[in-house]
Amino acid sequence: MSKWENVSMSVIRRMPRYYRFLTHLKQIGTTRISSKELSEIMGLTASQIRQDLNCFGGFGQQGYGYMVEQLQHEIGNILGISNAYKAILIGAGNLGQALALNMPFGSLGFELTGLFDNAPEKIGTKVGDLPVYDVRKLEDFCAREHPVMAIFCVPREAVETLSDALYRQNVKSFWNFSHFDIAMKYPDAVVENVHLNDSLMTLCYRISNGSD
Amino acid sequence: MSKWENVSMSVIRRMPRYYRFLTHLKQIGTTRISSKELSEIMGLTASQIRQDLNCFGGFGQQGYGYMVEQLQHEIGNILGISNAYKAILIGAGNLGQALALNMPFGSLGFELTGLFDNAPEKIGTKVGDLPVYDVRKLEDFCAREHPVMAIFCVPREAVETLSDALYRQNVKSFWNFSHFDIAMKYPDAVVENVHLNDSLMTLCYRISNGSD
DNA sequence: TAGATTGTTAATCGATTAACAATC
DNA sequence: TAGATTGTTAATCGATTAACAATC
Repeated sequence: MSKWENVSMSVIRRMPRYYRFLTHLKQIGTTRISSKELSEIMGLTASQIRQDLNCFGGFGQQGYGYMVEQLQHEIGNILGISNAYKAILIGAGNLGQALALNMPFGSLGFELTGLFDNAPEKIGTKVGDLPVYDVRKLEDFCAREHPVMAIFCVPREAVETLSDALYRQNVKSFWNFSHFDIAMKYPDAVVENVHLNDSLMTLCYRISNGSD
Repeated sequence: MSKWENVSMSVIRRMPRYYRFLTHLKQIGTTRISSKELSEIMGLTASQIRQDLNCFGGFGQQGYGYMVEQLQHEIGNILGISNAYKAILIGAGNLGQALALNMPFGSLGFELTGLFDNAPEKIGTKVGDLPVYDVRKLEDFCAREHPVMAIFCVPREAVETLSDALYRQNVKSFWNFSHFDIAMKYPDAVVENVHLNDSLMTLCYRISNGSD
């Protein structure tokens, strides 16, 4: 299934940033760019940019550089953003609603197909055009709709039971905003953690101790 | 000002995770733990844990291990969570409100002291107990209250002007949820980016190409 | 052709892991 | 004292940077 093997996480995590900068360059009308120029804009070395891109193929032209639009397109393909992986979101609180309403899932390779919560006053309401379902109907929904990815915006205590149920239903990718470390439980799951508390603590450390 | 020099970013970013696991261990009543045991719970090597901790001091006891509560406390100190750095949040949309209402700023080294927005219908309303101020009063507020950190929950286009103004007012730490790369503009600023789109794209890549 | 810039190999640097002496 | 586990030095591994031949 894997088109590219042995690409390190460090490289993968830089790809969306390339995509972002190239999208912006395209918007402001830049058509061509060298690794040197891009490196100055992004704060990387030209060498690293060429190494990163050549993990996936040769997208440039010697003596000339890279075509912005083409490269942006290629990186979009690499990331797989034209997929529409069915995703569900669990926990329609403030954060869950913010994500459901603001994330451009369609441009990021996903399609949000269901919201779930356990609070009676939320069940049946709508967030954008998606209804909030009773979390007790989660397994039924999965059996019927076969989502691929689940977003966790629930308290730590709720995650273990929920992720067990989802894993049984073959949902093995998680975008995890909770404090529970899902990855430790399911070795074959794909887990992307967004630990906002950790991020803020890191910032606190850096303020306290100077940036460098 | 810096208590510890030459601690690498890789180590710093692991500290909040140690803090999180130790807090949980404490809650479930574990009083003592060896680097070996902790490594199994966290999915690291015992060696790495000992190396990481010894960047900041010797918190263990040979032949015995680490006292959970004491170590948790020490890491809290290292991270500086007993500070109350004044923070402001700009952009009181869904995401901004979610952060203002849900983040336990007080336990993470910060105190949220002001919210700002440019939408007339939001100005004057309250989010939790904090009023939303007119973003045009941002500089006045900074001159008076001297916040240290700013949280950006606004569109890319708005960030550059705002961060310039804040930088002039000596706000040089940013928790950045926007797509604008603040760090490139102010070399001496402390910037912690939370690029949710990038995170989701990375997840998409990993689903498309297998986790490993 | 000459100049520029890629793709790729080789060198360096930093981070992780292993090993072990110190010591509780 | 014997056993266990740390703190720390040394070895390994991987990621970044530098160099340069290929080539547009």
